[in-house]
Order: sequence, then C-alpha cells, then structure tokens
Amino acid sequence: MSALCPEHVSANKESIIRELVEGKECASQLKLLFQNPSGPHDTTTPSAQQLVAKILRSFAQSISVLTSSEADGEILAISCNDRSPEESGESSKRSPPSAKDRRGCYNRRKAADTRTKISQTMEDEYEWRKYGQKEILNSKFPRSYFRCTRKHDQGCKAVKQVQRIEENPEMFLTIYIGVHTCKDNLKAPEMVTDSGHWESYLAPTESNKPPDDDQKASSSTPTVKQEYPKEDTPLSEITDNSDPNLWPDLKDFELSEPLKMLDKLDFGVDQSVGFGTDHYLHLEY
DNA sequence: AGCATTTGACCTGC
DNA sequence: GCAGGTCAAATGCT
Repeated sequence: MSALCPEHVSANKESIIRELVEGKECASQLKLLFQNPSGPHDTTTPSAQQLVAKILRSFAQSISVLTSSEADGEILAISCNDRSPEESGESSKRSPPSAKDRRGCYNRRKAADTRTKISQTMEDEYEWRKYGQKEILNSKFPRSYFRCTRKHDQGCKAVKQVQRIEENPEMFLTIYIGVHTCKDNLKAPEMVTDSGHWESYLAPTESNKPPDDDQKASSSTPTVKQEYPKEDTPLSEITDNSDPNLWPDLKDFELSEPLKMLDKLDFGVDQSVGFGTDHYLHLEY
C-alpha cells in the first residue's frame, strides 16, 4: 500500500500543491471581489463565477491526483490479496475454503473527501449501482450502498451511502465518499436557473423518470441505475467550464432549504453541508 | 441471455 | 466483540 515510487509521489505532491496554490489565489481574488464588488474591473478580470469554477477545478484536480495515487496503492493491495492462502502463508478463517468466495474481502476506504446532502430523492445526476444494504443500529431505516457504475470500466472510486432520515422519512441523507474520476457518468445534467427550485433538479424529470416512479419515498430500493444517455444538454451550455465533475458541486451551491433539520442529526462521519455557498463541499485528506 | 438488485457472508476498524 | 462496509452468489427483471 505504501510501495509507490518516490518519484511518483513527489510528482503527485508537486501537482497537488500547484493546483491548491492556484485555487488559493483564486479564492483570494474572490474574496477581494466580494469585499469590493464595485472595484476596478477590466476585461481581464475574471468574474466571481469564473473564480468559483477555477477553485473547484483546482480541488477536483487535486482530488483526482490523490485518488489515482490511492488507486495505485490499492492495486498493489489487491494483487497481494489475490495470492492464495498457501502462497501468502495465511490460514483461512473460513470453513469452506472456496477460494473464489471473497465476500467481505476488501480495503475499507477512509472517510476522506465526504460530502453530505439531504434531498427528497436518492437519485442525483450520476449513475449508481447498488451494491449493498445494511440495517443500522438504532436506526429505523436501512442504509443503502451505491458505487459508481463506471467503477469497473473506468476505475471510478466514487461511492455514496443513502439513508432515510428518521425524523423525516420522506427525506434522504446521502453521503458521497470520494469523487468521480470517471467520464460520461453524468446522467442528464440540467441547468439550474434562478427560477429553478432545488427540488426541480433533485426530482426526476418527466423525460428521465420511469412512468411509475412514485415510489421514491415508499420503496426502500427505488430504481437506481437508469441509463439515459441524454446528451442534448452539453455542459458547455451551462458554462465554459469543462470539468463535468464540478457541476454537482456548483449545483449544490443552490442547496439550502432541505437542511433545516440538520442540527437534529448526529452524523457518524466528518461532514459539512450546504448552508449557502461555502459549506457544502468538504474535503478531507 | 444479460444485466441489475438482493441478501447473507465475511472482513476491517474501533 | 461489535457495527458497519464490501463482496459475490442467488435471484429477479427486461
């Protein structure tokens, strides 16, 4: 797991630092912009939106580098685990040897880079595959586990956990862990307009929801994987920003209403949520 | 038949 | 030892 070559680690570190420094500079510019909105502007001065996009891009790049480094380590771990018990000298605890059955054999990820979101649906702009569900102690509702549908073909490490909120069973608490390193996983990005209420994009639209989709609050396992390769709303229409991974975060800036009950919740993970502009995205390494 | 979901097994971290 | 997270066989659905 720690067998990365020093050159590789160093290059990654430099890259991360470069991205973060750039992000910090943009944040400083943004701060100045807020402090002095009517200050001197010329055509070369980036707008607040551009600065936000740059900052998020910096974070995304840094995360991408970090996660790819982790992935390297994981490959090593897997290759070690793939050795048979005889080869590794490990005596299996399981009674039936069935070397094929590797259920539960995994590297538990750290709770790094987590974000939480509360919404009326467990769906979002990404495609997810459910891989597990667990009853949680002292919780009425089970927790569902989802991974990115691109996990296998693109090695995307993004996962999310969804659980109904006891105090408000119509609402879902979603914990996103990791960031999407995949491409083309965005379902059907929709422009969030000024008039657009947050529910309008959290809820499935007529065009992308199945006809009988009214079970979102009643079924414990609503439709998760829905392949609607809708490409008629290119991200470039939304902004000049090119990184699709950024937009969930930008859209989350719009979130504020569903979070009133948050102080009643006791999350088990380090988290922060979207009160306004700068609390939703929480990164932790 | 192929793919997605369910569910029990089993591993990790505390 | 326990709770939670992940895996993969079994099952269901299209």
